[in-house]
Amino acid sequence: MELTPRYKTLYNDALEKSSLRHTKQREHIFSIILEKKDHPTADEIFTRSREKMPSISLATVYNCLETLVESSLIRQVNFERESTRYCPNLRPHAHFLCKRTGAIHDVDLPDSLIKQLEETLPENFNPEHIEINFSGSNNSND
Amino acid sequence: MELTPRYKTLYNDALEKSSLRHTKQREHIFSIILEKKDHPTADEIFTRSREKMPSISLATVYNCLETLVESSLIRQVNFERESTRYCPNLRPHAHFLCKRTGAIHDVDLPDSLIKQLEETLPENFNPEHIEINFSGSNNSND
DNA sequence: CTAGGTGCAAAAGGTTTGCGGTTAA
DNA sequence: TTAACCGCAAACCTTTTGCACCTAG
Repeated sequence: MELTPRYKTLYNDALEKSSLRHTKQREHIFSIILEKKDHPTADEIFTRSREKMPSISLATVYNCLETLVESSLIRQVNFERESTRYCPNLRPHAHFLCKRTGAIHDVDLPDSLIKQLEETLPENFNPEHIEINFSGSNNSND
Repeated sequence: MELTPRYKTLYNDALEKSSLRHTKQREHIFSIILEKKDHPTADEIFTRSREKMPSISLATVYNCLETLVESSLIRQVNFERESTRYCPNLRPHAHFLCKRTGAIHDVDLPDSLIKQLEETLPENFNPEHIEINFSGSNNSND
């Protein structure tokens, strides 16, 4: 429930860089996303956060998530029109949604492949962001 | 506003394959999506469809779009939590959202690249669908 | 004839906003 | 001290649903 020193530094630096305030709620929500990297929705984060902080509101959860995304501490993950999910993995990666279990898995992507994808674009297109989402099924037991 | 013979055949075959009824509304909505391949939202399609068919309802537009997607005549395109857009291009391709103009561009993808992406997945993952979305800006005049 | 489709209005589901009170810096 | 943030409730926007009527096959 406490941020490790490494993440505490990351968190402090990110907020200070954007001159945002350091609040209990923001830190708590960040710790919940780091605790179990299962790509929870805002509502799941709300439920988990109330265990240790019963007075937090859903609006605050949404506000904190927005702040954490803008500070680049976490990323949003969207599949179709399902609820937005949140991911603390900042490396370039794709997501795989298993339709059988509902679980979302991170899939690391080599830089070379991302470069190849960018090279498919016309010359005058400047990509700032890429999102790559697979869906299907997997046979493993998780 | 009329389907070309090629698309008429495509439309007829797709509906018959799923034993779905052939209705004025479905054909009209399909023709609107083919007419201007600018990835319109349901609401934009609703507005355009009322020009020639003033009595159509938004619920029917949503129902027809669902049918056309299930019949594989069109595809849905989702960027973040924006309204779903609809695309009649059935070849494997990615989308590029220009943040300056709001336009969405189709980007053809070589099969080899898609195969390489699938190869980044663990062995037991069976992808059924891939969505690749770029966002950024482009300097062209469209 | 009748299962499937349409049109309307109401509801649902996720997210955002306005506002009065609280708090970090 | 005070701008930023929180908590609450209401609003918002897109999409779905229930139901009575209609129509393709």
